[in-house]
Amino acid sequence: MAKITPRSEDFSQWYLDVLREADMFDYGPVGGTIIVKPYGWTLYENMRDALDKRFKDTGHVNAQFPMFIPMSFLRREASHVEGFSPELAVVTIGGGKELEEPIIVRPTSETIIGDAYSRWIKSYRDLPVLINLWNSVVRWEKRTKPFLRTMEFYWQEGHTAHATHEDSWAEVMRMLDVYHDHGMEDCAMPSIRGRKSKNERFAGAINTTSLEAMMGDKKALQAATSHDLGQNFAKAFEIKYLDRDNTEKYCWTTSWGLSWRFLGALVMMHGDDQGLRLPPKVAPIQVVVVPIFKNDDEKSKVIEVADRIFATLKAGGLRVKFDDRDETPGFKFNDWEMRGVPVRVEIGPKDVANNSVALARRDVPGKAGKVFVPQEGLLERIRILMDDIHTSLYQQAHTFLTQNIREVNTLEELKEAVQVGWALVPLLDDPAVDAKIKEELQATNRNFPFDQAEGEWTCVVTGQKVRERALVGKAY
RNA sequence: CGGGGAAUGGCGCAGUCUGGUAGCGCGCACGGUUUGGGACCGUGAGGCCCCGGGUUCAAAUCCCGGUUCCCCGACCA
Repeated sequence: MAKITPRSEDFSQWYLDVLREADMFDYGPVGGTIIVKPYGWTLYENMRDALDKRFKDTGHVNAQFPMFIPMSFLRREASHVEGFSPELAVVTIGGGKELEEPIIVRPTSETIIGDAYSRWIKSYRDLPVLINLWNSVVRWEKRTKPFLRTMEFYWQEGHTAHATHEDSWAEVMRMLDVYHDHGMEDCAMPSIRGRKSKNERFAGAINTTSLEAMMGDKKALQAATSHDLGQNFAKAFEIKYLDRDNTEKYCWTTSWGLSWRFLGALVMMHGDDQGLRLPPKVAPIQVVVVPIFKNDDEKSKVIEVADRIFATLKAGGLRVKFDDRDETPGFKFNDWEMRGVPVRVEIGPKDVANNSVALARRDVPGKAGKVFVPQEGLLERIRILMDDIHTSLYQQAHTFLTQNIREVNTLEELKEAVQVGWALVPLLDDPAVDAKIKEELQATNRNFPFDQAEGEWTCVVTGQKVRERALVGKAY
């Protein structure tokens, strides 16, 4: 293990250092590819499971569509599709040799879903259709960054069809709230819900909503999106149903997604100069037990007690790790702090004598987060402590977010504000305005927050009267 | 695709200008001393110096050609 670049010194380098030194990822053999290692994957699984549980609560059903399709299938099944040409297919090799049969990357999910829904939906009784996919997607990216922008990424995407626009819009907002809750309750991540400007909308959507999160360098990250597709996709794919009044109507559809970029956001939001700080609910390891001893005599006594405590915590359902590596205690402390483990239990000769343990919390920097407590009732104490760590991480991030948003009313103020954080500024929802902001400030219109004071303001670019303000900041 | 850099043990680099047979830090292996906040000493393993060609007694170094990667600008979860 090497020392990591301090976050305060070089945020970008810190991010890469942490991911690598915390054993979360490594670069693959081919440019742009990344390998997610067990520690990183387990973190992703924990985040994924926490979110998936919420989809169960909302009544969504998981399904699966293949990402790759053999060429012969495509020729046979899709030759009737207008505009299809085998020459457009992506030919690839695999396993170090040429495949017996070329494979193509399937088109974007909306087209697959659209086709399926058009065949599945016949009646108002079939609605709503609520489907979620956990899959990977491949995109053409010129520059990649682990988890934030990769050629293949893992995500979930939801696709729903409804009878009325009222229903579909409610779904868009419901799922944005699910993401927001997932951020707050599972990942201790505050974010701002809002409506994207016309310019930033998903292609084909009549409205796009997003969660915008603030990273440790005060740059914005679009953490999740939820789209109101109106009837655009329904009309393109003939998704129609017969209503109660015996007339045929187009459905109203939505789509929404959250990728493993959320993991990158988690890292960049909570981490500090020492490395990761993981929220207890999703941390791969919640508690690490570190025995401390000088000689064999001390070792046998310490290990016995440490083992018993480890067993108790494990039996209590905690994700706990016993660190019996042949390293110095100082090395281990720093190692686990770098890997973001929320709680550390240290047991040494003094503790054996005093019937105590040293309990250290990761959300408080350095030795200040360490206290000596009795061994009795440790499990319950740690449970309470983990809740407290979750709240503390959320509060720290929330304070950071709110303190770095300035309310401004002129273009000059806006220019200054985006140098030091985000700005809440009166802006007309017009692509030309977005373009001007981007060109002059190297910052972008993140969204129009839903939760904002009502009033009437003057757009700082056009001078027109507007009824809402936009969040503007530099973004990833 | 436009602009700027870099390819040298596993990682980070020096050496290149001024050719002389490859070095440092970290990591790794072994031994000892250590161990309540990233230990220290000793010994050792590990290198077609990106590829191909040329100049030369001699090329990591000079010349020609090629390849790859990284950073900054347009899209995106």
